[in-house]
Amino acid sequence: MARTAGSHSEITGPRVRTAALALFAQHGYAAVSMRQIAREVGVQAGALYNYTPDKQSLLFDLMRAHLEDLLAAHAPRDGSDPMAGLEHFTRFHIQFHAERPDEVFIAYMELRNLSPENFAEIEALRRRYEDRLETILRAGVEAGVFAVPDPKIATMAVIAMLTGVNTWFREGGRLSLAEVEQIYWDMVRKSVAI
Amino acid sequence: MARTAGSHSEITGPRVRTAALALFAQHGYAAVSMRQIAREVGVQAGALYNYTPDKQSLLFDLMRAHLEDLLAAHAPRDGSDPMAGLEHFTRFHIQFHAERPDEVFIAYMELRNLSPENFAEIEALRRRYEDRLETILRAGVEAGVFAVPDPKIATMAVIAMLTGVNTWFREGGRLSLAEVEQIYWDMVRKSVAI
DNA sequence: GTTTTATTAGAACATATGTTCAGTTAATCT
DNA sequence: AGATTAACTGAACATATGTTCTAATAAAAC
Repeated sequence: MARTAGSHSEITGPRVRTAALALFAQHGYAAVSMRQIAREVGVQAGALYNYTPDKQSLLFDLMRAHLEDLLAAHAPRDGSDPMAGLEHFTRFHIQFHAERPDEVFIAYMELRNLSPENFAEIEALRRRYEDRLETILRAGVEAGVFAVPDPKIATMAVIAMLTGVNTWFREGGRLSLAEVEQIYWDMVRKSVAI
Repeated sequence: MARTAGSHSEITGPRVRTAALALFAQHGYAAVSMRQIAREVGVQAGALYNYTPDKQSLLFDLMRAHLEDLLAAHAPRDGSDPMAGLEHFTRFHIQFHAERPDEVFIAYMELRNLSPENFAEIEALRRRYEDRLETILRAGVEAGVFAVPDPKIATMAVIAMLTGVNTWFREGGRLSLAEVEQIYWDMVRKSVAI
């Protein structure tokens, strides 16, 4: 057998990425074989190489797409109101990450499986996102509405706290995402308050 | 050749665990082979099986030892002063985790490589630690010194924030650990304050 | 000094790995 | 309808994997 009925790169391509995403998130990049991904797609392992030059690129492309989505979705706003900016960042971060648990998981857990060049590119994208928050915090300090001795540290602290939601939040659990959002916003607000 | 000069289980045993810890932290459990660990120890792969029944147990034992150390090191104190208890927890957590970056990394990243039974045991230990913080927060709410609408969520938020220190803190960097400790304690205190 | 035990080497096993490639079939174009 | 291109199969390659086992050597016990 060879080309199968109904086969199309616009269908198989996304399915390869979807399968890789789910499998990498569940078992980890190193623990997933190309044959497992192929089986999930319903194709032989060799066929995957029509859609990625190698396994490493498959991981890298998923990460880069995720971080570029993140940066595009969080349009940085007019910086005249740091408190409003911080609230928007907080709620946006929680919502965006809650919608993409697999992507978030991979982007945090599989950094060490990237080649040095790929790692540098991913880190640069992540850094751009963190800078958005740092800018908000600095503006708030200058405006006298935040008491933050070290905006860099506060940035890392807030992001770690917010991203932590993904480790336990499940749709349909005790709390709705809106409730979670409110609780975290209260804590974030107070943690940087005067 | 066979038994080598100076070979001793009290020496080789710890070296196996040390090598496994470092390699798992650097490359990930699934990406590290028994032969790599053996090479690091200076022994053939087969010899490792005098010190572990299999690769999985090697990972599990490292995780369990870490979490048992954690629970033993954090002696829960008299709960009459929630504010003091929270400050102690915060400073303890940062210090203890800063001293063991590899153990912490593994305990968070390699959970999915545990068998279901092993996973349950590790999760139970982690839960016991989280309960210590939750108890402090609940006591503070009852005493009227903390404003925390949901102690469970606040527990997760604080722990995520504190553990996040390990992702960026490096000895000899811009800030000393004591300074970092102070900054985080200020943020934690404010985030649960009235 | 001899026997027993502890510790290791080294080979072997069956299976899995990422990747390549020639051949084959389906879809598309002329 | 015929020619061309896109998509895939199935086999193959060299190498790596976790684990087991026998034989050999060092340390400990007697």
